Amino acid sequence: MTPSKPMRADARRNRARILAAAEEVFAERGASASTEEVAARAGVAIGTIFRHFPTKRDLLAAIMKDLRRRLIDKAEALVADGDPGTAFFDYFTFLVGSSARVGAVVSLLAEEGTSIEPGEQIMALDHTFGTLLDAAQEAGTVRPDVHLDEVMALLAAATHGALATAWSDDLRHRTVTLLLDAFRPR
Amino acid sequence: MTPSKPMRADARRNRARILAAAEEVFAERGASASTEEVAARAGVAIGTIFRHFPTKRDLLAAIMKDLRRRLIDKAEALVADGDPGTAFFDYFTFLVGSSARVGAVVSLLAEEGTSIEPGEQIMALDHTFGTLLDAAQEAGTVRPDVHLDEVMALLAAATHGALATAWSDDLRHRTVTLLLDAFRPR
Amino acid sequence: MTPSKPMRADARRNRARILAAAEEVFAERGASASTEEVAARAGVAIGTIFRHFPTKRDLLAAIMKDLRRRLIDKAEALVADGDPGTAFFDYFTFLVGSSARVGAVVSLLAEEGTSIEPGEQIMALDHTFGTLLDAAQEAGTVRPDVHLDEVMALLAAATHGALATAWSDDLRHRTVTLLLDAFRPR
Amino acid sequence: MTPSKPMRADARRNRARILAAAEEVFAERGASASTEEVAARAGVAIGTIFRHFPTKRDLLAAIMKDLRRRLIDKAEALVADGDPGTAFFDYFTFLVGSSARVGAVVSLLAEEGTSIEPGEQIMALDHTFGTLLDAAQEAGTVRPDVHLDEVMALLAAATHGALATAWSDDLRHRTVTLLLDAFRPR
DNA sequence: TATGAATGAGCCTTCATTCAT
DNA sequence: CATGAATGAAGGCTCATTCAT
Repeated sequence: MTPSKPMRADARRNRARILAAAEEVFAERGASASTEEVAARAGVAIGTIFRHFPTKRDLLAAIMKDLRRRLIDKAEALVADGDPGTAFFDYFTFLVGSSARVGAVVSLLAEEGTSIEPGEQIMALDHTFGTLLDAAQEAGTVRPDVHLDEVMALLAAATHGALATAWSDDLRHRTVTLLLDAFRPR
Repeated sequence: MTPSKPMRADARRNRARILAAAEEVFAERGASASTEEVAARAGVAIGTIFRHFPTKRDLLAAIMKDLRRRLIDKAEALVADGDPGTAFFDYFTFLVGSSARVGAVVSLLAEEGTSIEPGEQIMALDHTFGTLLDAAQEAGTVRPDVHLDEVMALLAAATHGALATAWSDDLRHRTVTLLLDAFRPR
Repeated sequence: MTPSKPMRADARRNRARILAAAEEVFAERGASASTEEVAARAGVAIGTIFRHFPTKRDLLAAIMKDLRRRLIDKAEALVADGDPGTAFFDYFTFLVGSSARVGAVVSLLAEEGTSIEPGEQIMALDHTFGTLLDAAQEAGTVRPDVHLDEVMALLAAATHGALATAWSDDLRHRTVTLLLDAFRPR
Repeated sequence: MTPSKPMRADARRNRARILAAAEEVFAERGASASTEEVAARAGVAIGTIFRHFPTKRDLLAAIMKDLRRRLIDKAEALVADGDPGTAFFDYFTFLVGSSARVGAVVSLLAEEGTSIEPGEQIMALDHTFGTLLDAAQEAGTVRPDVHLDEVMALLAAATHGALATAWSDDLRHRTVTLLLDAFRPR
């Protein structure tokens, strides 16, 4: 199951450029942006995109995978060197702040009957988040009766909300702060 | 300011059928569903849709207006005969429960550079919600430091979230209950 | 073969209004103007137009017939009380000046494979014009070797040209004056 | 200012086929002929036409440009090796003879509020024609009081007329001969 | 492999014409 | 007869996807 060929250097470079361009374009223009525009931004021909990603959906999925990777990396960093009592809150806040990127991609996939569950990329953070939640509950900064699925649900909500209604930095800060109070012990 | 001509009975009937069909179709398939599909579901020819709504956008906007009307009616009912201390919470819960409808429409309009602000139909509830919030704060069931814009932001968030990630009834109930705790005095 | 019914007064009135509106609309907007617009201008419903003229082509044809009638009337007036030596020139000049109306209608019919020969309405003036030409040649103001078909051809040409290229009054005057020199004895 | 990429052989071939097909189709059916029909005649898919000419208008404009080029080439040939005294008359005659092509295209563009002036492609011949006119007036074969704008106006007229009313070869010959007399010194 | 031209299904919209009111 | 809503066949154009170069 190892890849048959190690992929030529220029091919790998193209793949990366396409992914970067696609993330930008879709974040700016929404999922309905044309593949041609992605090609232009990436500086490759359209055929090259379809060689790497046989379908537009595949391209979208790849973006999400990429994004997820980065978000999880960030979480791991927080787990590694943060205070267990606040890492949970910090990560939640960080994610909502990243929503411009996250959300755009999410909503793309939400369009049309997509098999990739909208929000999946966030859901895949479950495990990561579970760790942070456990630690925070242990530290007593989060109510013990809060379940992970509720946390994820509120995360998805805040993420979508922030994107769709374009919260200002100030509003986002106040709203998330308020929302996080729901998790705090009373 | 009353319309000069009262609209023929069959026309009014068709308009309603189209609106209903469109709400369904767009909720199921997203805003990119074709007008043709709406026509099929409504049992009319495509031309009939364009006679009533000259543009796809117009159709979408009409759905939103309709929806808003219904949501506001509900709020007014709550205001009229509900307990001021709980009406706020009830309405919030009710709205999130309606999100399948609400959210679908919202996200449609969010696509493409639409002049109808995404979430606008919810935002238009501001006034209605402001009344409920004031009453609840007066009654002491909502923290006095909560602002209306934060409430609306969280409403939009929960609405979008519930839609995009297809919360189960149970999850929605638990999540909203938790979220509403953020509003309660500590 | 007399019409079975004498047509109600209001029906006749409507027919006239439609004809007038159609002439205006088509002159302004070209033949591709919609029947609906004609209806609006005439202040009737679209069904009424199709009752009087079962086809758009029929409406167009009716306009032409109307126009032809008026143009011929004018010629007859010139024949009756004009100088035989100049009536020919006057009429030619008059017709080109009317081209905004004439031409618009002509070009409508020219579009699509129309069975009504483009220019037909002008061609129908043949007889009328023949009379004027004969008189002028008799009077010695027009070369004897000029044939009627050439006159009609140049008339159609000037008419179309004036319309299609929107000659200014000044240019039209100079051009027609020059053109008419072709007819004069050398 | 040379195009950065020389255009692939097959693309150039298709472009030419489309142009040829379009000229035919529009000449036969008028400007309202469908792009699909052009595609069929050219033996390409509809998308190919829109790749080369993003808009129907663009296609029309391209035809005109093409045509103009050919007409001007012809003029230059006449200027180069013709008698200055007759080149003017020859060219005028030639153009009217080409009117089936010329005129069809002209009238297409005349439809709808087009920014490409109807007759523009002929008007663009101004300069070319100006040279011929000057030479002829110098040679004494054309009246000195004739202005270029009048010449162009009559050219447009004859062109349109010949097209719209389908002059026979004989009629065209006699009519143009007669018309050209208007330019001759008396 | 990359390129970019070609394909063609599908979308929104218009409009002549029909028909229930 | 008049009205105006409904119909549905086109038409222009877009864009994911394929394939010759």
